[in-house]
Amino acid sequence: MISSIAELISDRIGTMPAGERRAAQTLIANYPLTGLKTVAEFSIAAGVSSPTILRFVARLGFQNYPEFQSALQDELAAQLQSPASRTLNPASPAGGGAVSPMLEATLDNMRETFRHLSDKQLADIAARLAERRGKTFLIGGRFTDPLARYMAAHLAIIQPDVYHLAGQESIWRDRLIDMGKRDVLVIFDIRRYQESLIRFAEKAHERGVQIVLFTDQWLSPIARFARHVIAGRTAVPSAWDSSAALFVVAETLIGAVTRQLEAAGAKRIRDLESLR
Amino acid sequence: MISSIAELISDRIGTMPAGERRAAQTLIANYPLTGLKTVAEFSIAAGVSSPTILRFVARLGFQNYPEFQSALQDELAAQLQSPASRTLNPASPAGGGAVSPMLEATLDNMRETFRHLSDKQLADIAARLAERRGKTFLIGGRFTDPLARYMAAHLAIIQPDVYHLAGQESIWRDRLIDMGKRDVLVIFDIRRYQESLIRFAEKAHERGVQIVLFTDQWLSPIARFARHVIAGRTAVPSAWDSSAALFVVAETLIGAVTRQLEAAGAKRIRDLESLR
DNA sequence: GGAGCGCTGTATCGTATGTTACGTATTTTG
DNA sequence: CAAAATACGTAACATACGATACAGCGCTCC
Repeated sequence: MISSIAELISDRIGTMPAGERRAAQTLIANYPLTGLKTVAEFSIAAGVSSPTILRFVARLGFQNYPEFQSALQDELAAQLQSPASRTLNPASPAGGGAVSPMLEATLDNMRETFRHLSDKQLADIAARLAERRGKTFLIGGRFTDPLARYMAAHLAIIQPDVYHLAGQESIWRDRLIDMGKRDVLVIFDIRRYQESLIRFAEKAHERGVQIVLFTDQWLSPIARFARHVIAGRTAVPSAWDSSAALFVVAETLIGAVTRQLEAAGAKRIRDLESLR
Repeated sequence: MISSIAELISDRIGTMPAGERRAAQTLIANYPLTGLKTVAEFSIAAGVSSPTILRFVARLGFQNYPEFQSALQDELAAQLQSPASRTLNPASPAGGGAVSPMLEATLDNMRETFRHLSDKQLADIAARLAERRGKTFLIGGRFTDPLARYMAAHLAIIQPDVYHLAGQESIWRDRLIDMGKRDVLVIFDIRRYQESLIRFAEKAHERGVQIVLFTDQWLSPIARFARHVIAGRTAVPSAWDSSAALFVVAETLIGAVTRQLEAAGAKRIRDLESLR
């Protein structure tokens, strides 16, 4: 059974020609507001012509555009009057779709991850990353290296001397000679923990490098060498572990570091502002 | 300070004549829907004439009726996009650090992103990625390329011919000659949209490549060329946009593709199982 | 490679919509 | 109580909005 227009669209979007599909996508993207505007505005937003919009609503079963708008308004009225019913994706059939459980598990993971993570802990790590005594290196494992890249991409903008260690093991192993007590090494490592990373962490630790470890709740062996450990929940109903919680922690940290540097009035940040 | 139109009305309703006051009351009664209808409908609902409605909106300071409606729509857009403001969470320590708001916003972003995303849509994309007629290419922008890498790292394990396009523009631009109708190109692009990516997407589209686009709610121009568009929420209380919602969608897709291939009994998957 | 079909945009048309002018009703004030 | 001012609705108007016809184009299927 189809109750909302959004469902109706996603049900038939497959059978639509390209132009009408663009219309459908733009409408879904910020539903239902685009549909409440005029045909001309809708068509511009979707990058198609007016008749295409009209054919689109016709395909949905509406006699004319006003009727379509009325339906959207009625839906919106029902939604606004009972904000409690703003459940996520009522389209999902309780049994079939495996999306909701996945999302629910991910959200739970994040809440749980942050429940075990104090503000002070994050602030400390942020402070460590923000104080520019030495260099910052980032590295990750097979699946988590993208997280290291993501964090590096941001940090490298707001401060100098941020390096992502990429490529072959032999390459970043040689970078060890650049590292010392004043430096910070951010490592992402979840199961299955990688031998090469562990060895690398140990060597870095011996050189006095401060290690910040992102790992899962079972803690990578690297935790032995780490100054700070962030343990994220990774279990989801999937064949793969989820790094989403660690990703959010990383984003939070990026934000915290940025804020601390702003507060410190770093020149680089002010320069950055002017570029925005 | 007056922020919403509803406030504006209740502020001036005292100085209004009887007819306009009735208009104000009917609008407030089921705000803001009555204001989105036509003048005639509004007037009937309020039991007054059309000119009275127009005088009413004029008294609120609007030049004409469409301007008034635009203002209402903007307000509604802001309201729909940040359901966070609605759920005041007494559990979170109000005084504490800047962590909770960031997390709350991220969780909201995810819920909102998936609310606009049907199971069917995800299943369609997963099916497209799972059917092994052609090759799969992944690429991202400055900050989102790590997401492309993350997805590529997983997909490359469960199926052959998965390539992440990295490095200089000239390098992946030349890969276009390998792409054709049977291939899929997954692009991550959020504001500020990168010219190079747009050009690349256009070229790929011209070659008949099926494009799956991960973007933000304002839709990258690439949406024009995309077969499938995933619009994630990115707004968080930080100097940076958040890609966390897109990350979770990516993980969900990875899971869905894996499941489909398992269901299809792909040999590669069985081989993979034995390696675990 | 050619014929047919379907999709899309341009241009045009009729109409519903917002707007305005004006006359009547109602209230206010001296 | 009278006169003026204000408020309100009816009716006519112009704009812009949605609808439609038609032609060009690309795509698919013989």
